[in-house]
Amino acid sequence: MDRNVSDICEVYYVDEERVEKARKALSPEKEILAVAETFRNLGDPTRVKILQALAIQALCVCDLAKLLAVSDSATSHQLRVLRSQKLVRFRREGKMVYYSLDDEHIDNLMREALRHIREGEGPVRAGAMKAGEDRV
Amino acid sequence: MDRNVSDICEVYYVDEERVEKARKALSPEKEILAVAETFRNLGDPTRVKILQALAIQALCVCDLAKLLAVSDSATSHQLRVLRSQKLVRFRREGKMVYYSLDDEHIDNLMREALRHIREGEGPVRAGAMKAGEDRV
DNA sequence: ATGACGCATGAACGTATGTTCATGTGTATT
DNA sequence: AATACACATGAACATACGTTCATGCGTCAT
Repeated sequence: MDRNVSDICEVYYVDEERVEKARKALSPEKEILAVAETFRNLGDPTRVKILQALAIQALCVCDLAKLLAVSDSATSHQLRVLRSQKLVRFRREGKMVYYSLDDEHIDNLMREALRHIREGEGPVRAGAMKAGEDRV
Repeated sequence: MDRNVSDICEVYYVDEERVEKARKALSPEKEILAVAETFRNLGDPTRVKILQALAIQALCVCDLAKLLAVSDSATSHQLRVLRSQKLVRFRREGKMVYYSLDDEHIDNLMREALRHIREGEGPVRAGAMKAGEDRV
């Protein structure tokens, strides 16, 4: 059967032009992966607390363990994760190891995330979504 | 010198004062959890791509599926996650559903994360940047 | 109405993730 | 040197997560 495919392709439901435009806006795959991994590492309540605390002042592992009410080992593991993504740095002082935030972007990310979650807490913005949408 | 070492306990290696100061700096538990969940939802390469694409223009599910080279179902699931955290909103147009970013904080978070990961990557030479990488 | 299409949802599967327990490393004190 | 302490690491376990498959829901055209 000979159907004229050109007609179909022109109006193809997937808007190729739009897709291409969006594709060009994407960061290279390597960066996408790095960004996702960074966010994933931030995506744990314990680590969020660690970073909020370190935003104020440097702390050692045992301080953090006490603050978080978890074991030293668990704390150390979490710090290892944060270290691997260069989210925290550390300096040695005798037996103690003091951790602090690695750069100012970390704190910025935390603050921006707080702003985001605080937006939805009030009454739902009018027209944000169609009626009958599932709540959080 | 038989000075008893028991007075070490008073000073305890865990600096209580420092810990208390840090504890006061923490957001309430509810917010910590919300922030962590938001970051966790951002911590997936597919969802990062979706948000970068939506930062440019609204797209429907099938557009995104094509762009991401995954099934419509998988795309829909990811959008459901993003919706649950109010990271994206959507509007219905006939059969199609167009998604877009919910607020400007999302884009800010993406850009800030990009800045972060680009810091540690050795010397940022001209060769490291390619066309279409002007997102920051 | 009936079929086609875009999208949403539920269940199930494989894998990755966070925690714990036990042990190892390095440093300071005795 | 030997001990104690702060921290790091490895293995192992339970759970959570993302993907896929199959199905259901709404809307549009015939």
